[in-house]
Amino acid sequence: MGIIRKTKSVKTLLEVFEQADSALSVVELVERLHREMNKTTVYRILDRLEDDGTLHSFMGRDGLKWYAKCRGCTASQHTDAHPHFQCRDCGKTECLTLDVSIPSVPNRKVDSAELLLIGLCEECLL
Amino acid sequence: MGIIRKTKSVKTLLEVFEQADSALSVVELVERLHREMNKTTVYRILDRLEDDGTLHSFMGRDGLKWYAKCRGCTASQHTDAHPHFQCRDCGKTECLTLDVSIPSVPNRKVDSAELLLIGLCEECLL
DNA sequence: AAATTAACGCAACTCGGTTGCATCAAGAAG
DNA sequence: CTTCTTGATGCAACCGAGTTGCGTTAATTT
Ligand SMILES: [Mn+2]
Ligand SMILES: [Mn+2]
Ligand SMILES: [Zn+2]
Ligand SMILES: [Zn+2]
Repeated sequence: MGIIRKTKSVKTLLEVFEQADSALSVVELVERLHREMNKTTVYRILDRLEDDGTLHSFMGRDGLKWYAKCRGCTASQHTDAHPHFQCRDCGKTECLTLDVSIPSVPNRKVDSAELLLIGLCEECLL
Repeated sequence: MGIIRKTKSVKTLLEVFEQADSALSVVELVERLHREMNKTTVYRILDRLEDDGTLHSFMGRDGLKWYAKCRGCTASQHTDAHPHFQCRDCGKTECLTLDVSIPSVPNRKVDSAELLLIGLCEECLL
């Protein structure tokens, strides 16, 4: 079930993602917003925003959950599949606009794919 | 640091992977072997076997850690990069022999990639 | 056989994430 | 604007995967 009431906390989180240029880990969000809302609230709102097709989530290499804005998804059409890039030095994690063809596997039905690229970001390369 | 002594526990784990046809989650290994060794020992041996290039690990969609045998890796050459398939119904997780080209990203250095395909396995399709 | 030390068992811990429940506040109804 | 309904929140307790410290055990060297 998605968002029904536009509470103060929901608005705050939407604004944070509006201004973010990269993906955000839940851990960072909880820390950054711990004066404005409870960590349980952060988890629950992210959950609902994902159901709505407003956000999408993925796992980083370390097992932490990350969220980022969807481009053109709805609750029924959650098809914004794209790779992500995680910097192994500073941790910065971004959505890539790269198109990746999802390979098919014999005798199996592939519904979705998660491609995480790991390396060094622009700044950490210098 | 890798394996130095071939203890009973190390031999047991190597045998389990020798006979496995799919990847194994740490959680399952700990449960399956809890009469033969402590969970800490399972974690530590898997760690060392990965350092050796005997095993490789990856994260499932749920954030659990999975291990599987490497084919032709060593401690210095850990280059067995391949996609994995996880069944969203039964959880079975396998290494795929599919070749996947790792895309390059402008202004970034990509070291490695993790591609996890999610769908229905052979048995769960029926 | 004795010495060395890598590896193990155990208990306590860390931390990301969840749950139950009482309370609050968004928004519909009047 | 006030009242009512109930979705959303705060809080505390909990869960579970993974880690750490340390005393003991056993694989390997001498
Ligand atoms: Mn993304
Ligand atoms: Mn594999
Ligand atoms: Zn970086
Ligand atoms: Zn299956």
